[in-house]
Amino acid sequence: MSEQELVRRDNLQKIKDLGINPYPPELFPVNVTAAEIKANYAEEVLEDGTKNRLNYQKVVIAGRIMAQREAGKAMFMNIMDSTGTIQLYMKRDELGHGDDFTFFDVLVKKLLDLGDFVGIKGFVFNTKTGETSIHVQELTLLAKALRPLPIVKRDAEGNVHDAFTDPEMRYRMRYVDLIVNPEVKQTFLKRTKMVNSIRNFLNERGGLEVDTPVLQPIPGGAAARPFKTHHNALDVPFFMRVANELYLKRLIVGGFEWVYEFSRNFRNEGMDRTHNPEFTILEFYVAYKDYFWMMETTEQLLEKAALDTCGTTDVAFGDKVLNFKAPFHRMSIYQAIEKHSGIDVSEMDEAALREVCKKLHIELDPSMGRGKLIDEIFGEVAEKHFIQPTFITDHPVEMSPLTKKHRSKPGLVERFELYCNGKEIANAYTELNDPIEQRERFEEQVKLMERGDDEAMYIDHDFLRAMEYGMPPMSGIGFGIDRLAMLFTGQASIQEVLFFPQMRPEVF
RNA sequence: GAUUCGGUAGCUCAGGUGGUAGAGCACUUGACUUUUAAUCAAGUGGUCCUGGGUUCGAAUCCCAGCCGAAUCACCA
Repeated sequence: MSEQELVRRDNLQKIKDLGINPYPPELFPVNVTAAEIKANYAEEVLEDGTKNRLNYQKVVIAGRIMAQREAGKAMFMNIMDSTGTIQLYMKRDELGHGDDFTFFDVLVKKLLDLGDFVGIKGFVFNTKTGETSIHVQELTLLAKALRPLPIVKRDAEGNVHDAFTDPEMRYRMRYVDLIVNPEVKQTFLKRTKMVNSIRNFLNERGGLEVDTPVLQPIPGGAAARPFKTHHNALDVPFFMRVANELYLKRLIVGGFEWVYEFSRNFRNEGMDRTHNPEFTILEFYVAYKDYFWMMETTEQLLEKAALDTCGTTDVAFGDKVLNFKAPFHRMSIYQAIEKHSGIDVSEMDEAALREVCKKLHIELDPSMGRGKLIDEIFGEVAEKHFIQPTFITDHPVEMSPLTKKHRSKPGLVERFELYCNGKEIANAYTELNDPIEQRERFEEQVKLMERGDDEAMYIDHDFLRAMEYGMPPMSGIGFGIDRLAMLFTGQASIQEVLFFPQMRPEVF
């Protein structure tokens, strides 16, 4: 244990020896927050010129001690509650009992440490230097801290000194990160604002929020490697879901016309600054709609989310400005490839596509079919160029086994992906609802699997049965919520928008 | 998974061509009854990530490992 931890444990014992409970059970009747005081406090000046502090004569507030400044028989502290920090001012005479100054001299000055929680009763005033502060009349220790916090200081110019910046420590000890780095808290508040905005949008338009299984016997709905687990009582394997698509569609079969779910998905793949093993996709499915309708709805949803979250449709990201004002650009995947490479792949067969890939130095493996090859070419030459929100539409049928064939363009499906800042943030279809064709598409996936594609989809027989009972036409979409949160909060790393990003377990 | 960079006090970091471990803040003791990166004075605090090797001697050089970050690959 470090010297500072030993000191704190010693202080804890001394507090107990004074007959003070360092972890009292009673509720503390807080009646105001730091932000409210700062926003609303004013010293009222009467007509005769004297000051009369009417506001905040009896404040009760609680928070964590973030700074202490002793000044002889007086003392200043900064405490922080969920809304921010506020300064405390206390005098020895006023916290003592007659001539016994033990409380101030021993408890307040010696035994309280940075990080302790205290409850305060007092009145608000402005110091000589103009800082709105609380003149403390009563102080209650609410919880003792036994570890020293990292000390982050900000000077008058707003420069940060000794910031707590080590990403490993920040992610492993997010609680400390949130305490000492206020901007981190803002990022997460913004994320929740965004999610609330989207949820409100969907609810207002008749969407029904539902929950579907995370543990699935067949991991369907996306091309991805699943986590595998085991149920003891049933003695069967289960997979953590990679997507919830097939379950939401079952609910549309069941008669709901608009269902949505913020789905925590799990994919057993690489991790980097845009991938976490568990992440959130919002999926929703709407009966009787097609992907054109879905494009318009997506534009409206994102425009509102940007306004609610950032206060503007021009969202700053690094040195770029992303414009979420509807409508967004639209371009087919073939046009996108041709625009950025000059190559027209629309009529090419698999062999010709392989030649193109070779020229572009794209790694190939034998399991790749025509659709996958086009996807690779798009990823190589075009994807990174779509900074402003852009719908990329009409993908080849081979890479979209759950999507309806295009109404007029042979070999293509009615699908779009939304790209923004060079990254995919949404993926939507006019959904396939022909059970016979769906069975054939699944069988093509099985062939891909036999060819070595370990991400190809399994046949979900119950899903096919559901479709055979009659599935209305519909359109569906999935939004990468973490990536959207990154865009709206200006973060380049997914770890900055997840409270607890996955890391190798710490060894104690 | 590959490559590169990093790991030194509670925090942020310096140092290092092999020879007693450094700073600021924090912490301890003292002064100061409106301070605010408070100030002033004096102190405490280290498995220099771990394990091997080379050497009279390793925090420093070499090898292996652990953990993280960045880039790349796969993926959303």
